[in-house]
Amino acid sequence: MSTPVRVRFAPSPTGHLHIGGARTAIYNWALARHLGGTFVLRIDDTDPERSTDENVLAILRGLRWLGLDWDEGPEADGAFGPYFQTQRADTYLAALKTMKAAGRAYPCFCTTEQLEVKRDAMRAKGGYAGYDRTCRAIDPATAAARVAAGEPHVWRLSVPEGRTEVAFDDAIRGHMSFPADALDDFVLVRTDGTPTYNYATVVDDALMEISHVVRGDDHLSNTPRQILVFEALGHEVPIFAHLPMILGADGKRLSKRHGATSVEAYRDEGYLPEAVLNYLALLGWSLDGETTMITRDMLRESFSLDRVSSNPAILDTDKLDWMNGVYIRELGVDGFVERMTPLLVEAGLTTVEEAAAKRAWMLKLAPLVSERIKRLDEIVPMVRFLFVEDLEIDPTAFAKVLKAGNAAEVLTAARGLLAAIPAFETTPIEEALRALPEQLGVKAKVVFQAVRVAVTGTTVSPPLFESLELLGREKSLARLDAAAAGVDEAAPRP
RNA sequence: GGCCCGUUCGUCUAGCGGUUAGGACACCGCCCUCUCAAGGCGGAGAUCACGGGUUCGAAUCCCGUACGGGCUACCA
Repeated sequence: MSTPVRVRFAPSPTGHLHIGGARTAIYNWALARHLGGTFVLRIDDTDPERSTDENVLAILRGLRWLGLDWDEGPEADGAFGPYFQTQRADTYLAALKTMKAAGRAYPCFCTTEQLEVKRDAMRAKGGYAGYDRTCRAIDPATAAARVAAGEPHVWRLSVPEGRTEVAFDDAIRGHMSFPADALDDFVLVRTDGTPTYNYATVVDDALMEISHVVRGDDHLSNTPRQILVFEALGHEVPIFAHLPMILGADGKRLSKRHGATSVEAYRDEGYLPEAVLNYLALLGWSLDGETTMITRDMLRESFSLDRVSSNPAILDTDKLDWMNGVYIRELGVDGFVERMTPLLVEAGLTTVEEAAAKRAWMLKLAPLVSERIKRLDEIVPMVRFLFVEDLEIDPTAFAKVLKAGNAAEVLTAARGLLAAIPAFETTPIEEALRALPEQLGVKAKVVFQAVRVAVTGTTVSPPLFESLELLGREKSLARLDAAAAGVDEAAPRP
């Protein structure tokens, strides 16, 4: 194949970059990079009602967050621009001239109401096979005169007479064939002169010399229509590849009901871009059926359309969570501190300056946390006890651990030992507390859980001895005192 | 209604005529262990949607049926 590889991702800015779109973008990007081609980003904003500039920006942000770079498009230039469909009105008009000259477009004067009546009638009778082509029968000279006179009209594609089928080979699903009589003389240009999606997208794909059209399954049925336009334009038909849909946990089309659907929502919930990219890449594509961890570079090296699955996939957040945890652990202490700091600042637990000053301390904290979370938004609740002045003890934990047995005695004894050790560090702390159970004749667990609740406020926390060191002697002792006192108050012993 | 697509453990998938149907997540058990995780080891889980063919042999090829989905707009 000698034609250069050019692929495009063409989102409609009617919303943010959602999961399905992101995967389409990833596959397009990966294909372009793998084949040494060009990745074009085009904004299909032909729907002025729902398209917004903010959405365009959000889409660009989302793509960049995933680490996908485009060679042509908004904020990237390119020789085939502009890359916003709303800026290409003259292009579509010019292409319409080509269509007319080829005898493949004609004006239609039917009103929306008339069309509805026809449709209803045909459906009632049985099969509906598209527009009945009334206006196609109008003598061209007459039609031209009516157009010149300013009569409202749309321009329709003229499906070639005698054509029996439109066929193509989909790179994912194989040979596709559609009977031509099921194809409509669909609208190319609306009454107001704006192009429809199926028309604009073909004009652009043709003019931008797109070699591979990789897009969602929902466009599969539109493809034969679009091929007819490519032909009418006298342009070579690109290779098509239709991706299966991504569904929600209930097997239904992904929507807001299924929780986060925009890529940026995942970012805000504490997912790492590497994890989202990895997960999405493998949702519908596989390297070998064994590999579960895959990087952007690996994708670039090995992506191919023939290993894209053809059946729809359900988004499984459990697996995404697991994968995110793996990437969090791969961050390393420095990387994790970098991720953690802004979240702590945002939560008001510290300041940028303070965090920088306590860098050694932060580096000690990092592995204790990174090992036990799946999402970054779990950090703040887990480490809050280290930052606050007044600790609130979880009532359930209090009732279960501190109210039971001789907690006050345990806490007081622990306090005494911890006050006496020379250096308030993990190892001596552990040595001191490990001696306690035997001294008091209780199980180790009783001691550790009592101290844990007193110091962290909950029964579940990062490792105890490390936590004590990080908290510091002063605060630790104060909390043990406070808890011991609280126990006496709440549960006076006979 | 018409046209088109899809159907392998709960989920994502491997498989492309001969396999004990493999892997991952989730689940269960054991080990490790100060809680929770992480990690290690092991287990359970798929009559390959169903029914017919073709073949010595079918998850793999063909045809039907069912179920799910898409398109059928002057939405994209």
